[in-house]
Amino acid sequence: MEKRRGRSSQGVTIREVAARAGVSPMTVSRVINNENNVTPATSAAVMAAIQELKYTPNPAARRLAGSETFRIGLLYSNPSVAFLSEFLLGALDESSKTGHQLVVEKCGATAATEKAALQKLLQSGVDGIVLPPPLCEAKSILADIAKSGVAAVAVAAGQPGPDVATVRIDNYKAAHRMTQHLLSLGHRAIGFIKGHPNQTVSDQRLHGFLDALSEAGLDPRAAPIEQGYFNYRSGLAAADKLLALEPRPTAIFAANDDMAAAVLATAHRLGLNVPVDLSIAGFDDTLIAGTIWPALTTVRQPIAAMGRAAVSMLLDEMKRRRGGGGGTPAQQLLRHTLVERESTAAPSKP
Amino acid sequence: MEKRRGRSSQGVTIREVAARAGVSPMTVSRVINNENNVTPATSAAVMAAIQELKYTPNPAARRLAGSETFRIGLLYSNPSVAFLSEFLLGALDESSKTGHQLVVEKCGATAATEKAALQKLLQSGVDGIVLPPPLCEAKSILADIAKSGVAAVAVAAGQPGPDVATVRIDNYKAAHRMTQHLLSLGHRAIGFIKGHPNQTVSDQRLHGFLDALSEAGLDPRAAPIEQGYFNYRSGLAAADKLLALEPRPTAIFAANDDMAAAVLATAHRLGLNVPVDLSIAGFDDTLIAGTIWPALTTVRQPIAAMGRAAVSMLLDEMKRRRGGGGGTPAQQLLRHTLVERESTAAPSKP
DNA sequence: GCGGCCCTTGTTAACGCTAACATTAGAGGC
DNA sequence: GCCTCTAATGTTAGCGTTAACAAGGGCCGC
Repeated sequence: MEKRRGRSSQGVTIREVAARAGVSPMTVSRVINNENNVTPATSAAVMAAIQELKYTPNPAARRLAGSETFRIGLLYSNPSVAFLSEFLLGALDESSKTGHQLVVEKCGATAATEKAALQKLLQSGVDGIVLPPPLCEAKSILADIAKSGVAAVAVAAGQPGPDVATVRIDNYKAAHRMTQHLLSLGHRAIGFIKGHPNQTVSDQRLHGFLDALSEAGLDPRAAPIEQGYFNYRSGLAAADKLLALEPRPTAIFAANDDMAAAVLATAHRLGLNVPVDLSIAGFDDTLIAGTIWPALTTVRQPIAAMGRAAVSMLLDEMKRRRGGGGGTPAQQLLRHTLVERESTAAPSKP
Repeated sequence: MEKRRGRSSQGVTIREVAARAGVSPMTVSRVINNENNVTPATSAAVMAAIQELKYTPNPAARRLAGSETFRIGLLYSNPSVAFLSEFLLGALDESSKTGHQLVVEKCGATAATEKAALQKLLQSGVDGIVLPPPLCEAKSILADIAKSGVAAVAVAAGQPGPDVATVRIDNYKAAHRMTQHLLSLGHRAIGFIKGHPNQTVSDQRLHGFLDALSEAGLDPRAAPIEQGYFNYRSGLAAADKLLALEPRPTAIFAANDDMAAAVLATAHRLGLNVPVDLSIAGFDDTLIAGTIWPALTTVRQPIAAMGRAAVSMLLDEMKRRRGGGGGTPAQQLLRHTLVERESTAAPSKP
């Protein structure tokens, strides 16, 4: 048995193919890569050799030798941990699959630390940056990125700037759909808790809600609406106000799950039976939605898919820029799902 | 600005790390691969350089250079999502840092789907498996793994088998400490909600609680204890029973956060003021603990660190086995913390 | 018929990492 | 005090591929 000179027992290499075809390895490489400066005759000979030896190029070596290895930065502050991990899963999967490097950087909540973390990332030589929420809406971050000239993709942002690619769901449509769901159950008095005013999605969700009401022939100006800030505590306050109204709404749609959970807690405190006396709908399908009881009807974003899409789009975007950069960054809209659980039902007294 | 000599704009390379740490690239390589012939001081310096530069080994280069790249499977059914996400973060971090591949597989709740998912993972050629709870206690899974001969590490399991490595905290001590905390606030009538009987940690937490009572001179047999199953709903039922007692406990310690959140909801429903009328303590410090209001006093496991440790131990274990396999799998105990938030205080009428 | 040009093919040097071997420094025996 | 032995670190070379440049050869125009 012939012992290999090298360390590893790889399969057929490009050199063996080259030897067999009577050309240089480089020519084989050109054939493999469909470059056009090869004589048909040479090409045929190489092809034959490849067939005979059952040669397959070693992907690791290709990646290493090729220049197209990008370095992708992912900067996050403090989104929901659940969101982040699922997102990361998708992003890592995609980047490892395509053989690119993903560098994850965490930053604090203040504008200064955000800026610092971004600079650190930029200095470490990333070619593109993925921005999950809420950073995707931070103006100063987006401005710094635009200035630096690296590619960026904003995830789950509402209204992206013109310089960045985006992956998101259609928040308007999702809220619209959820409202339709409540309407179809027979609810007419539906309260709404708005999201944080500094995030664009808040507006989109609100408008989806309002438009669905209009379309159903209801007056959106009559709908009880309270301001919330995407956290549990603001949900408690908003729920207190909404549930004190006369007549009391038969359903409440909160712009995210944390606030919906707060509505549920408040309803229980008031002795209301959910969903019999009150239906509650959330948005995001975070952990809490399935934990509490009754479990929340909510809207689910395909988070892992968004992570994959973000990386994939960023790669495209970086290639586009490297290639001269005609056109504009891509926008991608992923499909959301309405998750119907136990917190919604037909109103008891229609 | 210095222009790179090479063709591509790769990220940080092993050479840069080596330069920064003042050693040769080979030494860095040894550190990354956890080889044992490196001085702790050198290793620490290299680690620091890795951290600072955010270095991740290039997997393509590794494969090409002939090192073995392990494939690690992570099989999860449905632990708390929050636990999983943070755990995943740590596991991903560690595996990407050491340049190994992490394959995550989800399975359903039935024994059959668990078995199927495990088989799928094994067939995809993983060299080792990480088992977060509750799978780490599933006998049939552990048996199948033992039969297949791949390495495994059980996370947060109570009593591990002899064939698997484990990472966990001292549940007994943590529950003991939390009980002491409640006692020191002046509580004497403390209710307890047990965890799922099929998980060893439930017992450990219960005993920590009981022993702390005894040591304080209280009769543990007099303590009001209800069975729970680690989910919100079982917490609701248990809380109903505990809060109907006469005299009512002034504090309730639930064996996990989900059940503690249910106690909080029930207390609110009954018009009790938390923490004035009732103190509530949880366990795990999952996302829900900080989300609800008042936020829960609870025990925090260093979950991300456990993820990192699990992967790192698994790598050691796989090398150990490949190297002939003398000795036994490692056991690692990580440190927990008592997180004091707003749900506990001194009882109002002592 | 000869210089310039393009078109094809070859050569060289990486890409980032690690196996195998080489070297150094320190410990310990006699 | 010298020599061996071992543990820690460094050096060299090459994994399989391709970018960048070099070289050869045919064709054209004048």
